[in-house]
Amino acid sequence: MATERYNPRTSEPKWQKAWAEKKLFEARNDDPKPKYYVLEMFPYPSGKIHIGHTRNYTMGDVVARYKRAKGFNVLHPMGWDAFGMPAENAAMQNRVHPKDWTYENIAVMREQLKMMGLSLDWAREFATCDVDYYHRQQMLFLDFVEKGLVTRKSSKVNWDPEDMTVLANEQVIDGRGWRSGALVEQRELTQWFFKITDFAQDLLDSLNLLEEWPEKVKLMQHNWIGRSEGLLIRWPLAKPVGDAHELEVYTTRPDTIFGASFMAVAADHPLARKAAEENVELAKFIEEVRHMGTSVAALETAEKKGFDTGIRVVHPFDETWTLPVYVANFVLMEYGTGAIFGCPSGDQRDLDFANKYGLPVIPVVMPEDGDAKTFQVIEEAYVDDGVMINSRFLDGMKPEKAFNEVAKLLEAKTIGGRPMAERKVNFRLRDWGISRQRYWGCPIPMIHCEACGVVPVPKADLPVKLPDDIEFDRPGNPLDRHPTWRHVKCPQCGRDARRETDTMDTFVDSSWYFARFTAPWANEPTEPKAADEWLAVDQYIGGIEHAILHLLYSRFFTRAMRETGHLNLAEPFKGLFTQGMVVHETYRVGGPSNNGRWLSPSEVRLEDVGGKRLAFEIATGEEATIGALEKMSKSKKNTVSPEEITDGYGADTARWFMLSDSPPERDVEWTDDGAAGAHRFVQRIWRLVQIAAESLPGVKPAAAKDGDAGAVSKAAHKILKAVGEDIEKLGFNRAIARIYELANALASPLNDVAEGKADAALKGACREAVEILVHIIAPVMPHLAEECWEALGGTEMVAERPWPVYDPALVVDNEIVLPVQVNGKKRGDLTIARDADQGAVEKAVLALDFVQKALEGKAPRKVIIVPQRIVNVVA
RNA sequence: GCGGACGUGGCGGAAUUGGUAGACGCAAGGGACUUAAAAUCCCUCGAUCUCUGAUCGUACGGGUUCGAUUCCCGUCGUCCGCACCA
Repeated sequence: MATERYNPRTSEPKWQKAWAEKKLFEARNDDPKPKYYVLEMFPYPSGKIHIGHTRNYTMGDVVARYKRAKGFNVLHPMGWDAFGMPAENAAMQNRVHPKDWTYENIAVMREQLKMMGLSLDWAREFATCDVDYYHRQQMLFLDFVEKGLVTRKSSKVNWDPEDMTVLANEQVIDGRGWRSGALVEQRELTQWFFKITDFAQDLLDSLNLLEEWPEKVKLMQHNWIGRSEGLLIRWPLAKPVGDAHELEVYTTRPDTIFGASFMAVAADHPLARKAAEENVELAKFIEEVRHMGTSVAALETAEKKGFDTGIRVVHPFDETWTLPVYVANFVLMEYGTGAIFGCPSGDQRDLDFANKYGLPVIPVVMPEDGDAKTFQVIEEAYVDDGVMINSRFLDGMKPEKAFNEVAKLLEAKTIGGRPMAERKVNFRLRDWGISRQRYWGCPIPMIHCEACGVVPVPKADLPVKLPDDIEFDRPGNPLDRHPTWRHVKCPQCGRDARRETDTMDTFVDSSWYFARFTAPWANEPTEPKAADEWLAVDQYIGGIEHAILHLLYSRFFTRAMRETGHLNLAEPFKGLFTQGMVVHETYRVGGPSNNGRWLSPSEVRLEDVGGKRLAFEIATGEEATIGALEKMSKSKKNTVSPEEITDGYGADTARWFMLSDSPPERDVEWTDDGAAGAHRFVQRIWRLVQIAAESLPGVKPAAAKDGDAGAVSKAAHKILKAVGEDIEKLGFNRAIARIYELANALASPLNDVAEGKADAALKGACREAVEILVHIIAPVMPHLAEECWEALGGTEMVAERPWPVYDPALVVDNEIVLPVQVNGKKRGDLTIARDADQGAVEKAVLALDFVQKALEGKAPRKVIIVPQRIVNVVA
């Protein structure tokens, strides 16, 4: 018998070519079948495909192939998130143009993806740096401007004085720029913003509608939007400061108003600035606060500091009670009104501040069983629920009632013609600043004219193209220094004017690409009909690191595109799945300390010495320390490239291994043993199919009901059902376990067939089971499935065949094995007809030897029968 | 600090609504085939014991239940997100 090994190196390219020639994966917008849109987060073309990408795309591909076989019109596109800093860094370091660098990377990575055998619709491919794409993005921008969804305002940003660019908060490490190492300054810059806060409430409320999103992601977005209900209180100033007569404060705890002992304002608060004009020491303090880093580390270590401005406010409920106003370094101008009232007894930070500056501490809430006369707050603030004390007319109320009482009374009072308090909902969410002082991004299509102000580029003049002749010899934005590009005539008055040289944040590019895929050829940003038909994305798959930014921005963009008529829905992603990473052990010689040298897996030999796994450097023989499982990274050299695997075992093995064992939402450890095991299974399937092909030629597949043949058919149909259900739930590891079971179940019957010991029924059942096996491995191992199907004499390709249908009669057994417990412990089994009624089951159970023995002749106290599940006899 | 998730063999992990704990894979050990190796096939594989059987066992301690990996309370541990948010 020929037992030729399956050779992925020749088979895989052959089938990839065959699929492409038949255009099997190109979705048509006019296909009448029900639609299914599956999408994986598109990659940044950094140079090479990472193994983590391939796990992500394989998951999407399994879903795409399965849904296609189930009769859906599947859209499964791919593109490139191609603008961004790394291209400019490469340009500065290697004197290569960002455009060339990016498109070369795309070419390499496209080939890598094709080698994975992904069923992608390459006809719809685009890169966000294609002029075609960013042209439409500029159209969207102008539409957003027209609808009032864009604003230009001044805000505080992290400014790197060496690279001369704005940095995101994440790019500021210990107060220094992550690239330059220069001390980051806080600068006030005028920037373009998308008004995402206009949608804050809707973005929050709609989270509840996203039933197929992980709770974790919804919770993260919920916290990020950060809604709070409070009261805006206007405190009268004891004496006017300039033309200011009041201090506006936002609080969520107006109930504690009688515990107030000071006011604190941000360093940038107008009142602080005003007071600093006549106070040199205060001005110095404000300057110091401004230069304080905004990084997490800086904030954690920063001491709570304040400076008394000398200004005093009057308590809203007591004209004789005045409170000092401090400038404090922990009050943020960006949140609320940039001013707070401090209630030391109810807030730990306020208490620390009060203790430091000798301010009064008045407890206003105590536990319900406390004693108002003796209850004190000294070192620890009381933040729990309870009952009001020392609060005059609020005493005895619950804080919630006191809140409403204070609100009611202050709403009725007036100050400067306005109510003294207003109920206000506040959000933590900030508007989205999209200006970047970069070259490699989408130009913002606006023009600055001295006479007309800021003027949009007329749509007819779009696209505003990036100039190709550009110098990267200096840091900063090269567009700003370009000799001609920025000079333009004002579209309104025709005089000399200046282009906006900032480009858009690259998160803008990825906020609508999923909509563009529905009609990437359209002249408008979308074809609304196509967008509405394809969207929402039925299954979106990507990393958890995008839980907030990308996913929130996309939700905003979809709403903004609805307002501007480009599509008609609010939520872009119906189902969201966040997959885990691919991790690998690390190896290091020279000790685990920082001066050790990292080794890549290919430089290491692993040995089992006395039951202990040890690693040795191949070149030197030196023992290496085996380190923790970590995300694959270049710095730790624990990477495995997709080529290493496809060159050796082939794409199917890599796909199979990455989805087996670990649940998809969890990290998977890449091990050589695991990959070898997956490849063994590839060969095992191939052997099974070869046996079937040789010994069952022309045999008609037929399910059997009884005997050995029936057992084969039942196993095949049960597993067929289970695999389909598992894929629907993205339980790839469970689906794979079921497929192993089917292969195990087929081994012995197929041997009987090969040895000529099988009757017609068993032959038919085996033939059918093998055909089912080939179809259910196809989503994960598509090339192997095609090769197997061809060997079995199939004429069309598996990729164009429907998913097999299981026979419901075969997935239930006529006889079932019921576990029998005595007093909750399993003592044996009862085999009985599936449809036996409760009386018959009870009778049969009580007749069992071990039950009789346990009962010792007495009647059972109770017999619990859970139909089709279990029997428990209580003695 | 606030919020959330999780904790099952040597390892990755299974286990409908509370109903046989450990499916499936990896590793390990033993055997068959072979001159030998690879490949393949078969067997064992949670712990303990008085071993054809029994007891214990899903981080730990309690509770609810005929029955708990699953539900409740507490403790410990790990991971993640947010964080001067007023």
